[in-house]
Amino acid sequence: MSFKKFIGEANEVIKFALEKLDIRNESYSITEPAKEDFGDLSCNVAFLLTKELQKSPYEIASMLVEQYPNYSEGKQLESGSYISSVIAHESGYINFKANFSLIGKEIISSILENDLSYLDIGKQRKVIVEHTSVNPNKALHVGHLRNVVIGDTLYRILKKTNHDVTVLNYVDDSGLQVADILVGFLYLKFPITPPDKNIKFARYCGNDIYVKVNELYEKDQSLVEKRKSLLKKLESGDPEVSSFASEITSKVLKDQLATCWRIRARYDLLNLESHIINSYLWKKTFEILRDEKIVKKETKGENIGCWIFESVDEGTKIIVRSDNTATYIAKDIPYALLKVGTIEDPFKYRLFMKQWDDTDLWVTTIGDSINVTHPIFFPAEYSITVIDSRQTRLQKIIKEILGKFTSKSNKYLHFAYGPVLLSSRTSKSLGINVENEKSVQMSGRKGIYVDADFVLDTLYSKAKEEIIKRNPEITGDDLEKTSEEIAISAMRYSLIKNDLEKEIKFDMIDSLSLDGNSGPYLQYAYARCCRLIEKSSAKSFHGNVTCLSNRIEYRIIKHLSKFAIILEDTTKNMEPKLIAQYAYELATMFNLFYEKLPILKESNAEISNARISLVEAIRLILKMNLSIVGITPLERM
RNA sequence: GGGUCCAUAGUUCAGUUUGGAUAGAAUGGCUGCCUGCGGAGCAGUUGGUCGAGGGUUCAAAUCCCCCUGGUCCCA
Repeated sequence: MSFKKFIGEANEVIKFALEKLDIRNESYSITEPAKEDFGDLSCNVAFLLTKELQKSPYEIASMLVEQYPNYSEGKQLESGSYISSVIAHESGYINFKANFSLIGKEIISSILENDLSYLDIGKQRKVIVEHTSVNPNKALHVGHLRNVVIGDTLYRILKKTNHDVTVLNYVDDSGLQVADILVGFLYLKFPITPPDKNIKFARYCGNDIYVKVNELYEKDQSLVEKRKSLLKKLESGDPEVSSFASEITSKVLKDQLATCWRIRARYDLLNLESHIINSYLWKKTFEILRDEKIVKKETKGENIGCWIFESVDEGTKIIVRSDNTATYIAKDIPYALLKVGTIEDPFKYRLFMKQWDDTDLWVTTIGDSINVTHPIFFPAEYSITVIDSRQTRLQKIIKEILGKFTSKSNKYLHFAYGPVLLSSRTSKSLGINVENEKSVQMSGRKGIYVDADFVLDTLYSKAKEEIIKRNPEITGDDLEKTSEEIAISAMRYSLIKNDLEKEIKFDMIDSLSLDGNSGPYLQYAYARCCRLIEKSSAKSFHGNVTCLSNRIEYRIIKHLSKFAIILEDTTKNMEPKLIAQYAYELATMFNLFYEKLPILKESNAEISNARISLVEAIRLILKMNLSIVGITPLERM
């Protein structure tokens, strides 16, 4: 959109001046200045030439700026220039001011006419995003929620920018953690229905059984043996154990999905790990690994009898244990091969469920199922796996092994994000001993975590209270839905607004804030826009904002004109925080505008109409931003 | 012991990739602004030797070296 053209023109001016003075330099940069007093764009080229020209930055900047009148005369731009002035600043910077009446006219009408051509970044490239992938033996905690929200936000960004996205959720239904739950049901005789009917099955498994079983392992070695034998049966597909396990894991999975759907995540396909084993995908992969000597059998030392992989950088990694069970990483290898298309898709598929957004969720199936038409899931041009940074080493190894099969291993990307820790305050409130105000790692095994639904429920109640306080006419279904949307927005926004690589210290009390730089703040600005539009008599928006001259309005026009650039940065760098920050700034600017300048009450009809057009443009861009980060815009709250 | 990432206001964080003008938000504390387009807002104020030291540079929170403290992964 327009701001890009403005930058382009500034660049031409610099190039023109350099050429005229016969100076060569291509390493300069044009950026936005630190303060708006300096202008709208700044160029540092003068600093870079001080040595060569033996002059001060200011002298050089002045020389270059003197060429500007020649440039603009020679040009005689038909549509006018995006630049209104160029000044050599005493600091040495060359500062450009924008021609807001031209930029404003272009950007506002393009937004109001719903020109979305800037969205086509992906050109329908196929991308796989795998996220969530929580072991089906527990309910989601806030750490898992970060994974879900990051994954779903990446999906939304890619989808919106015209990528062909497939979302996968990997279900490890045959690993150790499932065996743990089976031990609880089969040997410790936990009842199959939770004693407390208000407790979700997933929470019952994770909170009561999983924790208890792990406690008992330390006291009772025979239980450990029982787990081992259950794991073998799970992997070899023992009918009785497998079908019981599948009954348990699918119940847990449905509870987990309910939480994911609650925060508006959605998936295309569930990949069951047991199917990777039973479809012989793993067996085939292993044979290649063995025959190509990518893995070798250890004949001595502590890993005797194990099949191991020697990584160049990461040392030795066991792939198959001496008792022939595959490690967690082993099953990721065929999965990775499948994603980038190095191995043929052996699966059949069946429809698992319709989702909240009315899309289909599929699940792999094997054996005698009938053929149904289903979407093509594999392979993709790029495969993104969302897993926290503690797994970086394992992901590196998988990528390294993948590199032995195909040159496409560079299309296999690990999206590493920082884990969620519990603040000392929150840890203490859970009855955990905390030393030195440190934050605490969550652990499902030890029962140290904050349940995702619990946080959402608490946010929901708080939001409801606030609505009742301010807007008593919202009642019934509306009240419930609105409260839920506010809860979701607070949660989602707080999980993506900062750098994703950094760990989050989750604090229950802080996280309940609905003020300041938060999701509800964005929703509030949106609701205000809606009310203005609703109350205005304007049926259509002429988009002619040339009569606006206030600094606040210029700032908004400038910000709107930058949206395409921000979206491109967000997409190419996969940094959702950029768009979150953009939306926050837009909302802030709008709130200031709303506070300082009359819109509906403006007596000059032309100005009033222009301001309403501006509000409508803000509303549309805010709505776009919100949908990208998974927040529902609310007309009232 | 090997590797990794991190350290900015009382607190939670932007800014570091690509060095640049007076280091920004939010929150907390204090103080103003609703018969007014919705106060989940706006404005003001308080609060920072950018972990320590050295180097490169006209210019360092940002790049390099070293130290301290911590995180995670591996052994």
